[in-house]
Amino acid sequence: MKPAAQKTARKGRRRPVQGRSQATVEALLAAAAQILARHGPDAATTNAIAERAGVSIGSLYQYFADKEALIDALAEQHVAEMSAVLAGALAGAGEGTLAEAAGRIVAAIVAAHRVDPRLHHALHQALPRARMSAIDRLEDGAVTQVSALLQAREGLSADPAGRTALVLVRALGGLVRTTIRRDPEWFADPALARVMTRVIVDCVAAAREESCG
Amino acid sequence: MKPAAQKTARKGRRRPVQGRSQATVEALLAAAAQILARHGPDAATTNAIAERAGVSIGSLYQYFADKEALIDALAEQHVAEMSAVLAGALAGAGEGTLAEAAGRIVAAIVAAHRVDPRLHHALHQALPRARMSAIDRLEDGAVTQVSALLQAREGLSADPAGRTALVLVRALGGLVRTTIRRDPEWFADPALARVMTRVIVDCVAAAREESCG
Amino acid sequence: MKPAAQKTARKGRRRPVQGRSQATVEALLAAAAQILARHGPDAATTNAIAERAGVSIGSLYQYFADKEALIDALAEQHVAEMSAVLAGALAGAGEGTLAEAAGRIVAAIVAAHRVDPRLHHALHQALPRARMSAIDRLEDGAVTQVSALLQAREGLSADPAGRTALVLVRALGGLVRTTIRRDPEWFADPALARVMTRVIVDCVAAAREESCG
Amino acid sequence: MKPAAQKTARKGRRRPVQGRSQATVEALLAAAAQILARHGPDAATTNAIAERAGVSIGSLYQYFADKEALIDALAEQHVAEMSAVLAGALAGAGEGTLAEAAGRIVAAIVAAHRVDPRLHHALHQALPRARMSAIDRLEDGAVTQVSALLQAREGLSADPAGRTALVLVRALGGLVRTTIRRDPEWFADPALARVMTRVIVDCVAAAREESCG
DNA sequence: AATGAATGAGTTTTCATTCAT
DNA sequence: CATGAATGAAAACTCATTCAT
Repeated sequence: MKPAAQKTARKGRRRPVQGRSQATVEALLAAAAQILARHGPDAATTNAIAERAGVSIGSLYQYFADKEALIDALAEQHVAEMSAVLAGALAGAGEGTLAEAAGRIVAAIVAAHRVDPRLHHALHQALPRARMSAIDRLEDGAVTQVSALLQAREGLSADPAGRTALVLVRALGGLVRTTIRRDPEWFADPALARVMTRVIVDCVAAAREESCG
Repeated sequence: MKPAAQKTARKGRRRPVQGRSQATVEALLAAAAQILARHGPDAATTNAIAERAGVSIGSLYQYFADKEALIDALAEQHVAEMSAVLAGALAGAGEGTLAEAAGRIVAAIVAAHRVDPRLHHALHQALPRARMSAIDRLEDGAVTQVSALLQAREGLSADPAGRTALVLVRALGGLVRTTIRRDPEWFADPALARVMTRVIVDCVAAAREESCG
Repeated sequence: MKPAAQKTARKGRRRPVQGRSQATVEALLAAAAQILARHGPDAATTNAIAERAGVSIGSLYQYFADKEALIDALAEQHVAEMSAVLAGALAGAGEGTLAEAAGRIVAAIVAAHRVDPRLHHALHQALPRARMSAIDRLEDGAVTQVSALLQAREGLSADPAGRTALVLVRALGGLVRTTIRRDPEWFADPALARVMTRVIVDCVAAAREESCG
Repeated sequence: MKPAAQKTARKGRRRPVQGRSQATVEALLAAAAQILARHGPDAATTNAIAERAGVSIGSLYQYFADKEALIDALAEQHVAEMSAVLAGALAGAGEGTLAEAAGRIVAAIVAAHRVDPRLHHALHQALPRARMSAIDRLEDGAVTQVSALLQAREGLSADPAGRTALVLVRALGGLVRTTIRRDPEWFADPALARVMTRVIVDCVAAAREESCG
C-alpha cells in the first residue's frame, strides 16, 4: 500500500515491528527531517542522517533499501501528518455560512502548512521530479476533500466542484508556501486569511453561476 | 549590473569579447538549461553540461568561476526572459474594463510561465534556499508591475494595491506552476484562464471595498 | 596536543580506535613517506598514496580532512622521530671534555638526520612557507637542548648560550642536509664529523670569551 | 652551454635576439620571479606568469619550451646574479689578515643571499630534486672561489682547501638561509657576522694544522 | 542485528599546453 | 609573431553503499 514500504519490501528489507527497530526507524526519520529542514537537501547525506540519529550507517541500510527509500518514507510520514491536520481541521468545516466554511478551509490549509514548513520546502527540492508523488498525493487528498465539501454544501456537481477545488487548493497552497518561505512573519496576519477566504467565496460563487447559468 | 556577470568577474573569469567566446557561453547556458529541464538538477553535472554544449570542461571554467556561477547566470537569463515576456504582455494591460484588464494580466502570467516551464521548475529545485534570489526577483518585479497597474487603474493606494498584487501573483503563480507540471494539457484550457480572471476581479473588488469602506 | 590530530578532529574525521583503522592510518603515513622520499612532492598525490597504502581513496579521507592534514601529520610524525633520536643521543652528551661533548652533539645531529634524509628534504619542499612549523619546531627543540647543555656545562648565561646554539644547529644542520643530499657517501666520513666538532668547540670558546671578556 | 638555453633550443624554440623579444623574455622572467617570491610555487602557474608579464600565454610558449624551461631559465638568471655579487664581493677578499679576509667572505655570502631571499627559497622548493643543478652550481662556484682563495692565501693544498671551503660554504649558507627565512631582522645583526667570521678563522686554522701536522 | 571501516565510481576543479585566427 | 580560446588529463574530494566482524 505504502510505496515506500513496497520498495523496502521489494529489496528485501524487513518492516520494523519490534520496539527497538521501531525506535531506530523513527530516529532515522526524525534525523532526516531535522537535517533537511535545517540545512537543506545537500546536507542530508546518509552518513549525516545516521550520525544524527545516533545509529550506525549499517543500521540505516538495515531498514531502508537506499537513500531514496528513506526520503520517500519521510515524505510519506510528513504528508500523512499534514493530511491528518488537514482532515481534522476540515472535519466540521461545512457548517454555517459559505464565508464561515471558507474561513475554516483557509484555516485548515494554513494549519497543515504549519506542520513543518521548512521540511515541506526541502522535500519539494529533494524529491526527484518523477516521484513528487507523495506531495502530489497530499494535494490530491485536499482537492478530494474540498470537492466533496463543495458538492455537499453547495450542491455543485462533480465537475465544477472538482475544478474549483483544484484551483483553490493549488492557488492557496502556492500562496501559502511562498509566503511561508519569504515572509514568515506576515504568514500569521489575519488580513492574509481574509483575502484567502474571499477568494474561496468568490470562486465558489463563480462555480455556482457557471453551473446554474 | 548583472550579478552573475559580477560574480564571474569577481572570481577572475574573463568576460567574452570575441564572437567565439560568446558562442561558447551561450552554448553552455543552453546546454545547462536543456539538461536541467529534461533530466533535473542531479543530471546537470558540469561534465554533462560541457559535453552537451560540445565544449570541453576547461572552457566551462574559462567563463564561470564554478558550477554555482553557471547556474546563477542561467537563472538570471531565464528570469530576464520571463520578465521581458511579462513586461511585454503587461504593456497595455490597463485598458478597458476591469475584467478585460484582469484577463490580460492572467494572459501575461501564463505567457511568462510558458517560456520554459520545466527549466523554471528545475531551477526552483536547484537553487539553494539562500540563492533563490533570481527567481524571487522575478516575482517581485511582477508584483511591482501589477501593483502599479492597480494603483493607476483603480485608484488604490500603495498598501492595498501592493498586498493585493502580492496575493495575486503568488496565488496565480503557484496555480500556474503546479498545473503546468501536473496537468500540462489542462493548462491551455480557457476555463482555467476564466477562473483566474475572476479571482483577480474579485480580489480587486475586495481591495477596493476594504480601501474605501 | 598533536596539532595534526586536532586538525583532523576539527574537520570531523574520526580518530581511529579499532586496530584496523590504526593499521590503515599507519599504512597511509608510511605510503606518503615512501612516495615523498622516493619520488618527491609532485608524485605524492592522494590517489598514489592511497594506492601504495593498499587502501581506497575513500579511506584516506576517512582519516584525514584533506591532503594538507595528511602531510602535516606525516611531518609531525617524522619530526617526532627525529626529536626522539636527537634527545636520546643528547642524553649524556654533557660528560667529559668539551671536545668529547661536542663530538657527541655532532653525532646526535647526524643520527637525527639519518632517520629519513630523503623524506626530510621532501618535506622541506612540500611544506608551504606558512606551515613549515613542524620542521621549525624540530630545530627549536634542538636549539633548546643544546642551549641547556651549554649553560649547564660551560656556565654560559642564557643569551650567548641560546645564540650559539642557534648558530650551531642551523649551520651544522644546513651542512648535514646539503651533504646528505649531494654527497651521501661522504656523509659517513669521520673527517666531516671532526670538522663539525671543531666548529662547535671554537664557537663555544668564542661565546665564552665574549661572555667573560 | 646554458642548460636552459640548450633545452629551449632542443625543443625548437628560438633564442631571443631582437629587442622586442628580449623585452618579452625579461618580462616573463621578472613576472615569474615576482610571483614565486611573493606567493610561492603553487601560485606560479604559466597563465599567472604570462598575465603578470602583460603577455599572452602563447607568447610564453614562443620563448620557452615548457614551464620547466622557464623556471630553469629563471634559476639560471638568479644564480648568475648571486654569483656576480659573490664574485664581486670576493674580488679583493684575500688581502689583509686572515680575520679580515674571513670577514669579507662572510660579507660576500651575506650579500649574495640578499639578492632575492624569497625567490631563493621559492626556487629551492620549486626545483625538482633532479634539477637542483642551477642552485647547486652556485654552491659549487662559491666553493671553488673560496678554495682558490684559501690555497693562494694560506698555502693550503687542494684537498684540505676544497674540503674546508665545502664545509664553510654549506654551513654558512645553511645558517644564512634559515635565518633569513625565520629571523630576517636578526640577519643584519653584526654579531651574526662576527660568529660566522670566527667559524671561518677557526676552520682555516684547523685545516692548516691538519695539513701541516 | 548492529557496527563502522572500507570502497570506488563519480564530481568539481585546475592548469600546462596547443592551435586557429 | 602575437593572441587567447580551447583542450583534456589529472588532481582533490564526496558519499551512497557493502560487508567483515
